[in-house]
Amino acid sequence: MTKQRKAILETLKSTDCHPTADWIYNEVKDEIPNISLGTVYRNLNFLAEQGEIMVLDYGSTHSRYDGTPEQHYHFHCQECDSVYDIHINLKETLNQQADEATPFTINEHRLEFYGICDKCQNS
Amino acid sequence: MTKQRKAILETLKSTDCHPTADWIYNEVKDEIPNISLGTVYRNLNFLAEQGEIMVLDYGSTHSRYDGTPEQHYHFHCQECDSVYDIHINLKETLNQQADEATPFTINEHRLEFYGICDKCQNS
DNA sequence: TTAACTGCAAATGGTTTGCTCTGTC
DNA sequence: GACAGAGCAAACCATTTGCAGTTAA
Repeated sequence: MTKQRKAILETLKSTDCHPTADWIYNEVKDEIPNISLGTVYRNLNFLAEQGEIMVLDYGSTHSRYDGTPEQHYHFHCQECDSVYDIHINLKETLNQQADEATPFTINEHRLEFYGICDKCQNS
Repeated sequence: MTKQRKAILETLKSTDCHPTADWIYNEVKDEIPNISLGTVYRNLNFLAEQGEIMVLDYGSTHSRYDGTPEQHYHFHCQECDSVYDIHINLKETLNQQADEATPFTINEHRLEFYGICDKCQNS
């Protein structure tokens, strides 16, 4: 656990804005000015493999990262591009329904919601 | 509707393998040898905007395309990388649950399942 | 010590785009 | 004749990678 990896993880854990690698890079640069973007990517990938963070790479050119590895879903505002957490428990239900409808063994699923957030609706 | 666009759409509609742009390009090249990859991409994007096809760009470097625009989900085999359709109707249920759990207006969602397909289990 | 990791910069590669040419109405 | 669309090749750009130097254990 180098200071770079630690700073990246802490930066990600201390925000709820589901940032891109570039955003994290700029944040961490305040603390470690000569850190490189390659290091940020390498560590994000490492941490994701370890299950400490989540990668949100659904249908966009930029991946976003989430420091909360526990099961939850995401909502993307189609107006302001913000990403919010959604805590509803569907894991078993969904996997079971897919299991029953197919001859496959379902291990997991990925689910994202899209719409307009409350802030954008009121403006 | 040029012959290129027609060939691309027909190629996509006549397969259930959820191909990549490159696969479609190679298929269509049999019929129109000097078609370019740029044309394939331009037409796939156009057709997706028109709602005639679906783009599957979930967490992978390659996008895949689906010629069936009707609502359905997908299963990705983690072993052989195949993609299969899953027909279960969850649309209203899921959107409603997310609606109730948040202050947001839910318009749509994207859901993908992962696991091992029947062929890979038996080999 | 040494295996893992960093910084830097160049490479990667799927996708997009600019430009010119062509086919269609 | 105008205009949407094609072909070609170059550009894009987020991400990855090779390498030489550095650091944590």
